[in-house]
Parts: sequence; C-alpha cells; structure tokens
Amino acid sequence: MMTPDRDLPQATGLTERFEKGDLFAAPCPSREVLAHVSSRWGVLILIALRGGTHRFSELRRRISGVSEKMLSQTLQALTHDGFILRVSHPVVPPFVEYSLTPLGEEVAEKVADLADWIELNLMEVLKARAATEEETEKPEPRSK
Amino acid sequence: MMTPDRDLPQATGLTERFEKGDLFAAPCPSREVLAHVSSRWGVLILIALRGGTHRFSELRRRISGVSEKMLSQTLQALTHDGFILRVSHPVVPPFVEYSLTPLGEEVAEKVADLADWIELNLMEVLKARAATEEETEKPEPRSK
DNA sequence: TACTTATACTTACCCAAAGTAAGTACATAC
DNA sequence: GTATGTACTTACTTTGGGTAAGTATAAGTA
Repeated sequence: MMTPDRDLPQATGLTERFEKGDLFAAPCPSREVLAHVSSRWGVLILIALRGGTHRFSELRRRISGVSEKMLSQTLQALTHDGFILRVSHPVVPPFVEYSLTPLGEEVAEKVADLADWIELNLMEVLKARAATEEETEKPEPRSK
Repeated sequence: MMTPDRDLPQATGLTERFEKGDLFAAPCPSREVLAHVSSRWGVLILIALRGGTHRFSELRRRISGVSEKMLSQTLQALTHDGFILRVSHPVVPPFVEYSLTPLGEEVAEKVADLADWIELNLMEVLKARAATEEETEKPEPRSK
C-alpha cells in the first residue's frame, strides 16, 4: 500500500488549485508573482512608490544599494505583473515616471505592513539572535 | 555645492535609524531579516508552520519543490532570527520538531496576509500580464 | 545475514541569478 | 570641448541556490 500522506489534505484538483492560486504547489504561477513582490528590491520599490509617482533616478537614489540593472529589471517585472504603471515622456534626456496601479497599491500595502513590522521589531529579533548564539556557544556539557 | 538631495528627507542620524530599523538604508540589518522571511522558501515555511508543529520531513513533503539543503538552511536562518523553535529529540532515527515562536506567529501572519492576497488576486495579475503583452506586441506604429 | 527504508542533516559540485562596470544617445551647462 | 544627467542595455564576474550523493543508526523484510 502507499503511504497515507496524512499531511496533505489536498482533495481539490490541480486546475482548480491553480485558478485560485496555491503557493504550496510548485508549478503554480503564484510563486512567480510572490517572488517578484517579495524580492529584495521589489519590496523596496513598492514601498517607495506608495509615496507617489517617482522617476527612475529618484528611486535609484532613494533605495540605497540598488544597481541600475536590478532597478530596471525589477521595475519591468512589477510593471509586467500590473502592479506598476510606466509613463515615458519622449523627450531628451529621457523622462520616465513610475507609479502604483490600483492593484499595486493593494500589494504594496501588504508588503509595507510586513516591512513595518520588521522595522519596529528589529530589536526583538536581534535580541533573539544574541540569545541563540549564546546557546550554541556552550557545546553540550555532558553528551558526546 | 553639493546636490540638494531633495528625495532624501533623512534628518535622523544613522544610529537612530538603525535602532528602529530602516530598510532604505543599505547596511541596516533589517534587510537581512526581511530577506529571510520573504525568501522563496521562508514564506512557505512560515505559512506551513502556522498550522502547528511539524517535523522536518513533513515540511519537506508539504512544501512541493524544496530541497533538503534549502529547507535545512532556511529553517536555520529563521530559527536564528527567533521566529522558529527547534526541538530535537535525541532518538534514532532523528526526530526534530519545528514550531513558531510568539515572534514568529506575528511575522507569519503578515506573510500569510500577503500570500493570501496574491493567491486570491492571481487571476487579476495574469489578466494584467496578458494586457501588457498585447501592448508591447504592437511595436509603436509611428515613432522610430 | 543482508538488503531496504526512514530520519535529519551536511558536503561537493554546477549553473543561473545577482552584482559590477562600462557603453549609448542626446542635450544642456561650463 | 569637456562634463553632467537621463534611462537604460550589455558584457563580465561573483555569489547564491539547486541537484545529487554521502552519513549514522535502527527497524523491517527476505
């Protein structure tokens, strides 16, 4: 007989699960979308744009550490997913504006919630780290 | 004279900004923490553990696509940050249990909110994608 | 006895993604 | 004529993630 798979209460079919999005299923496109918004620079871009429209170079300066390549790449991905609106004015030197779409405002809010929590609780995390480091420093007195 | 830096209203000092966490500052440890929880597997692990305690192999089966290496690595990072509690029973074969700490429950909730939003709005995103693909297919009628 | 299975990992190896630096076209300022 | 700013792209290097195999031990099966 096969293993009972007690852990997997997945009675729904594949198609059904994909239509609604199922992150636990490897080939579901929702993972890709999540990867875009939760990526290192995706998070920061979405949060930065909550303040309003910004140009490429403004974002670049605002988000300390991004390379132009990654900024461009991430903006393209988020634009492609419909989270960001890109408006290019045909002048020289180039003038391009980025802003959140209604869809983008919604994700950005969720992402900002997460980011805010981390910023507020940073000290707690650093304290927890210090604690676990203590424990691993004493290498098990009796066993071994 | 220097550039005015209109985009950067950072009147606060570095130390002050780091104590509270500032994701826009490159060297702030909050980025590292965010990277852990918003990483490809970090998100799924946190969500999976919301249901309660799970063993290593249970998580492995639940989260379709993780390698043992990545599961182990991500669990270590999240444990180190104080989000996950690891309890190892000294028996053979090994028996290890993972669960969320109070701190972990809080982030997991935020992460789950984001994930749920994406799962629910997947279709909207896919529609937006299809729309932008149409636009880019017609390669600018007059310009060029 | 010997072979298989299961657990929770680690280690070596490889490749794709991320980071770095430079290039591009044009205009305005010095 | 040299420098600067804009929004990118492209070539190259480094790093991180993924794959596969190894490890110790005990219970189960032939």
